[in-house]
Amino acid sequence: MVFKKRQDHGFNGFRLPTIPRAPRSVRRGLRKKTVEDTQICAFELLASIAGKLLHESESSASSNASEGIDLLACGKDAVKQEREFEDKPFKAEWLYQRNCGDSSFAFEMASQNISHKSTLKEFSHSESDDVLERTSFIKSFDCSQKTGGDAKSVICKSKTDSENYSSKVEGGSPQFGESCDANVNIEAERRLEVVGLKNEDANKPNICSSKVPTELFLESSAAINSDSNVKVPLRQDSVPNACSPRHRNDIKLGCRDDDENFSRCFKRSTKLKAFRPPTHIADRRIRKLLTSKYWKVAPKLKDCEFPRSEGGLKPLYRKRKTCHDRQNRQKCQRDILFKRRKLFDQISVVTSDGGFSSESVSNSPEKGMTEDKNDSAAILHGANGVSSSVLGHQASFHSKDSHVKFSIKSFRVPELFIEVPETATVGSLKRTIMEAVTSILGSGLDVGILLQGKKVRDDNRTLMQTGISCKDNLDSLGFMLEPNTVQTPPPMCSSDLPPLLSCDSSQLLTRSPENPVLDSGISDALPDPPLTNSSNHVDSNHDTVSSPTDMNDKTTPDTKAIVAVPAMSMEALAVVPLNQKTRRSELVQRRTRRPFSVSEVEALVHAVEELGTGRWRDVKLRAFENADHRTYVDLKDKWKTLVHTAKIAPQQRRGEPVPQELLDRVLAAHSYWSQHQAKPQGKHQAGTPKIMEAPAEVPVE
DNA sequence: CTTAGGG
DNA sequence: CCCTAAG
Repeated sequence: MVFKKRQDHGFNGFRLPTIPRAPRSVRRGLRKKTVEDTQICAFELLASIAGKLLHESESSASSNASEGIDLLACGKDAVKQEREFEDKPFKAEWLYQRNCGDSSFAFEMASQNISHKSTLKEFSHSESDDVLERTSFIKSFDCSQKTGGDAKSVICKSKTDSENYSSKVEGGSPQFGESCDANVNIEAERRLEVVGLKNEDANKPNICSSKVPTELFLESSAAINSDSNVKVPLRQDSVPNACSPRHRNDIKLGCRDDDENFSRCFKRSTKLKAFRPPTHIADRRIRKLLTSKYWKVAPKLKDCEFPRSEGGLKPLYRKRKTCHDRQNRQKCQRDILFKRRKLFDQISVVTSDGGFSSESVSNSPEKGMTEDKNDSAAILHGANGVSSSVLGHQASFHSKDSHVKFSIKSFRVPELFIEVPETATVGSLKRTIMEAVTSILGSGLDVGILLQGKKVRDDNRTLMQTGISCKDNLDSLGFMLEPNTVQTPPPMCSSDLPPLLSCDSSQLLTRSPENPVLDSGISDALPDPPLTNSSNHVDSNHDTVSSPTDMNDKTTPDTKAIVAVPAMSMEALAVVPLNQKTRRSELVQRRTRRPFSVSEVEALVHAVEELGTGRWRDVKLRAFENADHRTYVDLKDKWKTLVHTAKIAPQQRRGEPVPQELLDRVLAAHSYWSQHQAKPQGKHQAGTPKIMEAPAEVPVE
């Protein structure tokens, strides 16, 4: 072997490096800080300016309904809020979010017994934007059969109402785990007509306290249901004098003005970044919360911004358009689905994909166990055709020796987060839920098995080996439905797939995803004209994704005010977890761990030796082309750990030991490439030897 | 989509 | 492994 020494590089065997460049981290780090500071300053500046303007026009603000003034008023509250909570970063976070226009609620505040009455009030004020929105949290869609086939959707809570919400949740956090069966809170369906708001002057006394009696809500719903005029104004309480219905509208309009930077800050669709809280820490927290792995449901703000018509959403579908080959197709599909899920989140219906609460799988000894295929799918088409499906079935597992009998009474469909405008109809709510459910099922489900709380991952072990046997207490056994990552090829049934819920797990596993049914996260924001299809889930796919924007064009100012409130308030959802304690299971199934085998490491090392550490994609293509589950990020990560592993003492290493030889190569390559941050160069120099320290090294091109 | 890094 | 900011 030719051993050509390259003094200039200090490392032998690698191609000539070139164009070194500063580590990205460096490049990145340099400006990060400044940007942040700048933003914060900007915000503070805005705040102070706003404050001043405010004072100047304060007096007239309450009486003058001109847009300008109102606009100020609008901003004022926000500013004030910020100040009031300046010393309470944490709470401020929520305020910020609130200001962002989401429908997050102030339960944080409420739950903490905040004395700032006035603040709360103001808070509510700004909240007017959300008046028309309701967020419902469907803890579980209990499809249990024991309900007699009458599927029950459970809406545990309407979250928009701060106090209401907080109080209930607070007291009953545990109830989240329970099937909130009869607890159907239709608040989500409250139909708050603009008209109702407008009439508020008439019937509305001074209910300007910051508290919203529950009764009021109920009453409202009743009124609505009766289809009579909605006289009782909801939320008026939260509207200070200066905010008569009319004013409110004005305010909204004003705030919606895109040209007005100031108001812009308080627009719902504004990026969170625009609301950098006073402290970095706070900011950090927000992001943390929003991106908490436990709350995947929280949308990536980045993606949320301006959910303009379909446009804004499309990109997600476009993802992975360039799938390399067949092998990647699967992945593509998977990714798309994943994205869809995210999209879903952003739209309004969210499925907490993670571990679906396992269902009370009781192994009933008494229940006869029919031999396998007995699984019968009980498909329930509510009288109206939708609702939900019951998925009940019995399955029997066989072990060599004896049989273990299972009787799965029901599976529980994953948690759902549903958010619909208050103007949505019951029918649309149904559809929305239906879509959520079908999409979950459609995107593939897998069955998970839990034994004593732990997930049984090894599919190859026998029940006995796993510890599932007749004699054992099967109570500790649980089943759950979880997202199936292994997607089947392309979606085809572009038609709509019936809300079919097959119980046959095998079907669930292979069922191909349906079409972009997820498109319709937000059902009609406007009272759907043709209430006809309200119970027909089939056309749900065509429901308009009423984008806030296109609504503006064709609706009256009033409606506008309502519609303008984008249903994008997932941040609110991010809040829920706080109450739910450490809700263990991540909502999004983490990829199963796949330790790299020695051979994989070898391949990786080899590839890196040749390509360097900055071309993970190439590495992937070259060495892991066929390894669907290894993404370039994985490879990069692996390399990272390899380098680390190589540096630490052998005793500290864990997992499958990697041959020292490989580790040596890792270090060698690492040091080499770190010195020559270079990108590869086209043709290698003729005689460039390839390697040396390592004994055998057969370039496998 | 890729990279580079932090978590 | 995940998540993201950057590019």
